[in-house]
Amino acid sequence: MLDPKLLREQTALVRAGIARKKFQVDLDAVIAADEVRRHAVAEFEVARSTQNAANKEMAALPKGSAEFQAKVAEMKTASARVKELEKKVSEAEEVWKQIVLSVPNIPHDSVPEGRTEADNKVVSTWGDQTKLVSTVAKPHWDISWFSKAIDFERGVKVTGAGFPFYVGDMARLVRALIQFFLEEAGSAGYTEVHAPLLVNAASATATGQLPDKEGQMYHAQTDDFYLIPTAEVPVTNFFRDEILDEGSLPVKRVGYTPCFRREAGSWGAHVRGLNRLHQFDKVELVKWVHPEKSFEELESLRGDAERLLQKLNLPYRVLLICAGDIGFSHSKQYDLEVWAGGQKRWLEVSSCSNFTDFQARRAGIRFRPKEGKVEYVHTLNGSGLGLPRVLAAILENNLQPDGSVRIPEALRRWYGKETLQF
RNA sequence: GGAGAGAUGGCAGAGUGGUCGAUUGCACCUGACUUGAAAUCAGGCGGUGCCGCAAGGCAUCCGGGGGUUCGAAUCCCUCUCUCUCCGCCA
Repeated sequence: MLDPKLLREQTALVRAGIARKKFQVDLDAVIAADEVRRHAVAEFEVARSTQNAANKEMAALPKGSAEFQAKVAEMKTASARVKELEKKVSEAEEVWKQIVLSVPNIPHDSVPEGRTEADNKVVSTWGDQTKLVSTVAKPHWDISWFSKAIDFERGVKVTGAGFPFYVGDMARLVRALIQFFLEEAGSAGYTEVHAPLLVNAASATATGQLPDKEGQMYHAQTDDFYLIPTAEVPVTNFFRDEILDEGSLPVKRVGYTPCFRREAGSWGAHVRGLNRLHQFDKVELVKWVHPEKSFEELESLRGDAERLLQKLNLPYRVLLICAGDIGFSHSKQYDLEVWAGGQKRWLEVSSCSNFTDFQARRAGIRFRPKEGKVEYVHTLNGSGLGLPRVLAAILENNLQPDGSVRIPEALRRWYGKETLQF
């Protein structure tokens, strides 16, 4: 949610930002609803104030007196009017709330113009593909033993499409990746949290999954819980409706969770193998920071994610997402894409974003400065990293002529061997 | 799942229809005393919204929602959560 003051006092700026994002929002309707709301509030408060004063007088009168009885009769009409005005206020606030939630966050000045993903800017590329990618590279699903290591068919039997089993050393490799990501984040100052995998509607609303992206989440209807599409949801909600100490900022947390996404309608080309799943593992980095620091914190967050790919020796590039392709709640966003040498495609493995105060406002996460009023924190998050596509890149890029896969040095401590083969 | 108790400010804990945003204690901040500190004393100390350049004023908030009443922290209904006991269980 945008700051209502910004909305009404710097309307032109907001309008320009929304235009850059290519969103269609009737800002005039938002402003009008705000005005109706404020007018209703003012009217109600005057009536209420009068009623309060009269009630104070009545308290001083003897209960049974004729004077008292007369006042009661008189106040009945005033009371009815207060109730009526109060109803008007809550209606006006409801209308305004609904409409203001449709206004997206505005993009930061450093975000490039653009309409689609084709307009995203490549800001850097790491790793020499000719050196780091195997000469016998092939798509991971074409590796001879692939279906033994990652069993999609039995996953279909047990659950449905997109819920594979990882078997034997492949399961071990998954666990090694999780360990590696968590340990690296720990060294970078993130406190590990092990979070709930189901959340209530209030949490899903605070981080922005509800009401718009409802169809993307699995819903446990008996208890009205949602399966998390990312650890961002429970981890960010940890501090929902709380006021943090300024001295504790920045707060940095890391969480590993499975993620569940219905991915309704997005199946089609390029989603074979590990490229898109209904259940996948991800390690997520979340930061709550001082508003003045959030854009530098975004750079360091991106650095924390990049370092993982470097240590795994996987070529990647960094995209600065253009205004038209950036998310609804985001102010600025970088994507990290790993090079999958077999598919010869870039695969997104991380998205690092600054939400500024947009998400904090929705979630009610604030801090108390040493002086002055309570303020909203800025929230950021980034994957560090999503597992399946990293796994795909490792399998494809490190495939050996003998059909085995060399495991990156950084993972051997937890994987325990040098190669993977079935 | 069954029975009972409860939810009040950062924490503890009063308050059962009017002068209660709420006694008090702790914590915290400021000042006095002190070489400094402790102790003591005095004062201050919540969020949100609206109006205002500001000082400030008004409104609102006692778990959430609804109701009764001229008036609700206080009475009624409902939901959620917590605790205790019993049952079941990884």
